[in-house]
Amino acid sequence: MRLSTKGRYGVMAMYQLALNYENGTISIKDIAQKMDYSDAYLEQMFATLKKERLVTSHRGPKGGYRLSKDPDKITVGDVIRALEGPIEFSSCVGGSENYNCDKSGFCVTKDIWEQVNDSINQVIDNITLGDLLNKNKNSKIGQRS
Amino acid sequence: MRLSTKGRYGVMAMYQLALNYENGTISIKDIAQKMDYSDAYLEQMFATLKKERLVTSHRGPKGGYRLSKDPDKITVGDVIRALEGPIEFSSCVGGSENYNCDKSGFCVTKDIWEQVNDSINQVIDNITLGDLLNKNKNSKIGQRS
DNA sequence: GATATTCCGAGTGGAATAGTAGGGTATAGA
DNA sequence: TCTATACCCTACTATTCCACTCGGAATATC
Repeated sequence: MRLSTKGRYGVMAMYQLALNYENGTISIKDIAQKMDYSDAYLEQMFATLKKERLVTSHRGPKGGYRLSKDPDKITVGDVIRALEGPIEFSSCVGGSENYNCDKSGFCVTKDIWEQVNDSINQVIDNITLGDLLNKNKNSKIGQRS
Repeated sequence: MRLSTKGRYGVMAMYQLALNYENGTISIKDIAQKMDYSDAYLEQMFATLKKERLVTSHRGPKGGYRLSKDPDKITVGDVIRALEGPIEFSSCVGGSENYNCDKSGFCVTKDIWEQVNDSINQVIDNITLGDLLNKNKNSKIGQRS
């Protein structure tokens, strides 16, 4: 019961884009370098992020990616769900395919999974990339380098 | 990012034990029958549940399992963590092994994962097996069969 | 001592994860 | 127009994890 690397690195990568939001595009190679991570794999993730319209791209030299909208308008939840699909703590509740258990009508546990889903979504939908930027700014006060 | 079958079926199985709490032990075969599930696999789970002292066992004919304490004293969180390990939405935060990312000191996302962990735990730690019993009782009012 | 049950460890097929690899396409700048 | 730089796309692969299954030993009841 865990986020895969996609969600984890996806949020980090989107944060890099947020840092660069005012400056225009940034290339995958640069992001990969900053994150110290495989650019080929990041590339795949960005294909998805683009499909979900969270980023825009520009080809050729000086090309790269950019957030499609203001960092304050993109939540961590948007990023995670784009890369990992809808949150479903238990496979029987919450998702897209939502396989239908024949006992769901009177299942005593169904409610629990729904509550967990809601609580996860509530957390990740209330943190924007802009929030992360602010946090970073604040935490730098009184810090070296 | 999902509970495995262990957590899902574990809670259901423990609920069966809760239903039977006043009557003494119940065998894995019976539980498997009621849940319409593989008894060999349930067996494995019960080994873990016993190791974590959530159930007690008795061998031989008329043997079986029983909750180690009152249904009100066992939370869904106890069961899930026993079977799946500690809740860690992201692998870098919250767990036992807790692999140490070299950037964790100033990682902007670490906080998010901690918040998610907390919110999940809060939900599952506030629902006891006793609660599930009560819910079932109430939902039976006005219901056929 | 026959039978029902828990206990224990090993094995296995399939799916998902976490990538690699390699070629194609657009475009900025010389 | 050429070339280097970037995105774009599809396929492949090694490893790990999941969801079991199986066989047999230990133990308790009648």
